[in-house]
Amino acid sequence: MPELPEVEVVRAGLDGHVTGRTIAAVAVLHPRAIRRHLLGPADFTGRLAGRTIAAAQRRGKYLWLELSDETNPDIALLAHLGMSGQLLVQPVGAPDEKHLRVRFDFTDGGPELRFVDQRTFGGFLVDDLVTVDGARLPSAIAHIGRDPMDPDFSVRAAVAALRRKKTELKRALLDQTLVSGIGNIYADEALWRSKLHWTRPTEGISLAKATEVLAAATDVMREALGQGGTSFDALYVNVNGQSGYFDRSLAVYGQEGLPCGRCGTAIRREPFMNRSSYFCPRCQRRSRS
DNA sequence: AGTATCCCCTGAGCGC
DNA sequence: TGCGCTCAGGGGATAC
Repeated sequence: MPELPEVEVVRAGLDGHVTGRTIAAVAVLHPRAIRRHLLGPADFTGRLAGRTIAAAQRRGKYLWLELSDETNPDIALLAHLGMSGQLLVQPVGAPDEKHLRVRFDFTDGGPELRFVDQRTFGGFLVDDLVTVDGARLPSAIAHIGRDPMDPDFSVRAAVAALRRKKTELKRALLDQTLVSGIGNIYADEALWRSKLHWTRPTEGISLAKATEVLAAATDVMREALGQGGTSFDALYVNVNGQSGYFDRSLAVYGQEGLPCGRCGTAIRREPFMNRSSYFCPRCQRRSRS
């Protein structure tokens, strides 16, 4: 489940269900799920067995479990859900899901953690923790910018970085090095709220407008989190397999042909990077160039 | 160096 | 029924 609110729902679920527990064994059922762990499956499982989960953390759409050990330095099990990844807490012995990729068993014999991923874009790696700009995070995501839910997120810095870009506004919003956590849904929602067209050049955008669109992204993601995230189908669920409800509150995403909630004009869809951009053609005028 | 395109996958839904 | 096409909450690797 892709964007920040959905990943945060999963992180919170993991914190409640696996923090404090010790990993007994890990079974990698599909090698693609750990393709980013370059030392391979034996190293992956070997480094996890016997480790205790100290905390569940998140930055943007990445989440990780901090793993403590009496003798070794702390490491992290870094995860990305890709387009279709789920982390599920399941009773031992529950039937395997069709797309079960990795299983984590615990020494307490309690519910196991399962990674289920239809499209296999998601996956794990075991990584060292490093300090970047005062934050402790896995080295593989040192390039990922702070997200708007981070207490140390700087609106000023994010606005400045956005205005330095020479690209379309939506591309900048999706750039995870700039501000992390925003994906296709919340980018479109933020653009609608701030009445900006997705192709608007970042070059020349005013300080006020840049600030407004980032504030809108923050607001919409916070609201979505309050509803348990956005789910159109069973692919996007929390660790207990339950869906969020924010899809009912979407203003433009997936709303092609339906009336804009502000002006009544039919919402339009345009191709964008092998997917889509949804917007109101009246509220969000294309800037002339 | 910064930006843009191409892929990695599986499955659902649609028109023919 | 089945085929072929489009589409899907992402991002790394490569090409410009």
